[in-house]
Amino acid sequence: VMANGGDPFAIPERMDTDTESPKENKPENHTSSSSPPSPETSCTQQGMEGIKVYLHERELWEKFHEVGTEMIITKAGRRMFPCYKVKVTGLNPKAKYILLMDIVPADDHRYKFADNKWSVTGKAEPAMPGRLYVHPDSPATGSHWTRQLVSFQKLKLTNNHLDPFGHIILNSMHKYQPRLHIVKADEYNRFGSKNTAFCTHVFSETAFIAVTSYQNHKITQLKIENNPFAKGFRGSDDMELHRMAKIQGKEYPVVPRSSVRQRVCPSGSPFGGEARGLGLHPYSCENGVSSTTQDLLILPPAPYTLPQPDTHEHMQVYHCNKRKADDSCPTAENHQYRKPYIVSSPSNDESYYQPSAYPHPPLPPSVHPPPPGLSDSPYRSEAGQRQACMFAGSEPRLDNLSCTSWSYSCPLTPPMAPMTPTDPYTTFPHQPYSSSPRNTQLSSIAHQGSHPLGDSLSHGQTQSSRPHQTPQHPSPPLTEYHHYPSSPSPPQYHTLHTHVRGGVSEWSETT
DNA sequence: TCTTACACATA
DNA sequence: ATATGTGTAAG
Repeated sequence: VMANGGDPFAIPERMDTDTESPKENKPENHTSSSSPPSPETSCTQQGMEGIKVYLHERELWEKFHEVGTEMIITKAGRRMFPCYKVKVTGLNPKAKYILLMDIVPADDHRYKFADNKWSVTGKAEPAMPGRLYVHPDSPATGSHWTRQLVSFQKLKLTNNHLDPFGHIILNSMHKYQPRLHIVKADEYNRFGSKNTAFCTHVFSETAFIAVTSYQNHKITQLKIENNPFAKGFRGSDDMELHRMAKIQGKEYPVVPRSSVRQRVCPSGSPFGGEARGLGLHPYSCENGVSSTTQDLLILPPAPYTLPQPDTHEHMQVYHCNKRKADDSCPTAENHQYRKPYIVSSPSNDESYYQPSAYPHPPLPPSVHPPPPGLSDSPYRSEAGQRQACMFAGSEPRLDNLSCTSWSYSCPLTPPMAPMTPTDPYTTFPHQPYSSSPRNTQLSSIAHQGSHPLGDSLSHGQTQSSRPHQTPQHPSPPLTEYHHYPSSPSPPQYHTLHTHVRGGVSEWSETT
């Protein structure tokens, strides 16, 4: 079965497309604009409407997408390549925003790579609470974000469900869809309150299958040819010979690595459109306004389609401390060639690994009132290296919990649960860095997001602007999510409702 | 499948 | 120079 149509990768249709119409010009540099990309979007409410987001190096992403993008996940955390970078326009120069990403399941299948192609092999593992990666510059003014490319190069992916670093946790052989959320910060530089405005942008060409080691040699070659850090494996000529020489003992591949070995891939990109998830298409962006951030998050998180219940994932927020503006992702452009983290105890790392430590499920760490914070970020720099992170979460044991139970039971509850100051969840693990309040909140958001999906969805929806895509199913938006519409339309935006759901409000109130 | 040490690369 | 990101080969 190739994936085709249905699933996974199959995708023939390309959706990508979208059009966009940006009124403005796009910045081209960054993004390649050739296509239609952009999310145009519209976010309606609260000043989010004129926001546009362009995927940087979209052409490179498309090259990978055509073959079936794979991203390595390791215990220590691995960066994504291509690097996720965007050009943002339309923000209020003086307003503060928090930019963050999450990576949600694109569908609920498990894949295998055999016979030189990807195919569905079963049902996906229950989704874990998703973690959020808050851009290290957050919160920052619209002017800051629009001034230059916003790079998420430091974001790392891991397969360690007990990851203590705040990296985004994914399951191997599962397909995912990265999403960007632009959230308007409140006066305290936080978000999460009931009417926080935000918008979500999804570029379907950034969907990928998480792997522990590359499956498709074509992908390996693309990585080697385009990632500066893999330059050592580029084959051309000399290097190869030299290497060989050194190696001597072994014969190694006579064939230069560069030589292509693979054969194959059918023409279409493996990933198909369907995955596209939400209605958003490719670039779609959706925006919503949202109600609380929660909602936002929520939306996003929700992975697949599915039944909502599951969706419950919570999200955890990961905030990188460092702030620098670095952005450099190594993109190789041209080459062608070839706390909530909960950590319960911040102090010892080990604790991280023990979920047990965490009492309850995760919850709503954030919920609380957040401190102020983001803005201050003293810690940021320091923390430095580690990226600290947080998330909300319950992560720890989710696994154990059956999804079901968890989802149902938790859904709303968590958020609501009050946290004590000392509550582990609320606190950040490592202080130095993570501490910022915002994290907290975010996390909360995340949490909520997850479950609520259903609900929230229903209410709100985020979905794409394009009508047709909307999900039909009663199910919430999430659902949609994975069903990505294949239609090509451009971006979509959705608007969320702002509703504050009971739940939401509740948690928000915790404050 | 996943993990690890390693040579090579960037920054 | 140190620190860190890459895919490989071997476990």
